Amino acid sequence: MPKTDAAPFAYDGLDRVIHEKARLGVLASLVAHPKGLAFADLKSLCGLTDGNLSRHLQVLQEAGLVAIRKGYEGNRPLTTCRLTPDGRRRFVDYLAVLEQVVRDAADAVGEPEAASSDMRLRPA
Amino acid sequence: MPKTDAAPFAYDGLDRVIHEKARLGVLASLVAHPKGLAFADLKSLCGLTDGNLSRHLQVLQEAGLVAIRKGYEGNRPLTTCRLTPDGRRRFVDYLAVLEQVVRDAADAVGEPEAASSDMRLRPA
DNA sequence: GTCGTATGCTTTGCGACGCAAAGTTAATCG
DNA sequence: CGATTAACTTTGCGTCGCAAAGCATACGAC
Repeated sequence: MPKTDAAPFAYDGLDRVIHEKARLGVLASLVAHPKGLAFADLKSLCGLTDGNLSRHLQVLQEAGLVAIRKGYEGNRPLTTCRLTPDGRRRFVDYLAVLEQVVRDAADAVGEPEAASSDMRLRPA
Repeated sequence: MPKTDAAPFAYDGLDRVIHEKARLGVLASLVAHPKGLAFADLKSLCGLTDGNLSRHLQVLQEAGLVAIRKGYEGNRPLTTCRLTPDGRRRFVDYLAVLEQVVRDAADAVGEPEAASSDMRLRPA
C-alpha cells in the first residue's frame, strides 16, 4: 500500500521557498535575464523595497537558488544576481506544478460536471 | 502612462489568502466539486490534518471565499463547504494571474535570448 | 450502563516568516 | 564640510502555518 498521496490536491511540489509572491517575481525576472540583474533593477522590476529584496535574496541564496556577486561599478557597490543551474532546474520544476494547478482548476471551472442545479453562470 | 506598476514582475494580483499551498488545494478541490465537499473529503483530497484544514477553512470563510455549513448526517456532525460565487470569481481571477506567471517564465525558459555565452543547457 | 475507541472537528503554542522602518556606509553635490 | 543620494543591511514586530493537544459526541464491547 504505497501511501503515494491519495491526495490529488496536496500539491507537495510547491516549494515554499519559491512559492512566495515576492520571490516568485524575483525568480521570474532572473529566468528572463540569464545574464543576471543588478539589485536596483530587480527592485524596480519586482516593485520591492530595498529591505524586502535584500531579505528575499538572502533566502534564495541560502536555498542555493541564486548566486549573488557583490562587486563595484566604478567605485559604487553593485550587487548582481543570477540563477544557479540548480535554481533554474528547481524553478522549472516548480513551474510544472504550477501549470498543473492551473490546468486542474481551469478544467474544473470550464466543465462543472458535478455542478449543482442552480449553476447559471456559464455564458455559452 | 499612469504609474501603473512599472513593475512587471510584482504580481500584485496574487491574493495572499489564495496564494497558499494548502488553501490553493482546498479551493481547487472545491471548484472541481461545485456541490460542496465534506470536511473529511477535503482533508484527504488535500492531505491536510484536521487542525490545519480547520484553520484554513476559517480563513477562507472570513475572506468570504467559501461558505461553511455545519449540519448532521444522521446524528453525526457533518461540515460541508462550497465556494461562494464571489469566491469562485476571485479564484478564477487568481488563476489568470498564475497563468500569466507561468507564461512569463515559460517563455523566458524557452528562449534564452539574453543568454550568457556559456549556456549549454538546452538539449536541442 | 459504563468503558474504551473512533469520529469529527477546534483550540493552543510556537517557531518561522514577510514586511516596513531604521540603520550603515560611502560617494557626490552645493 | 554639511547635506543629499545611492546602495544596501539589520532590526522589530505582527501574522501565519503547522503540529499537538483538547473537546464533544457516537458507537461497540462487556
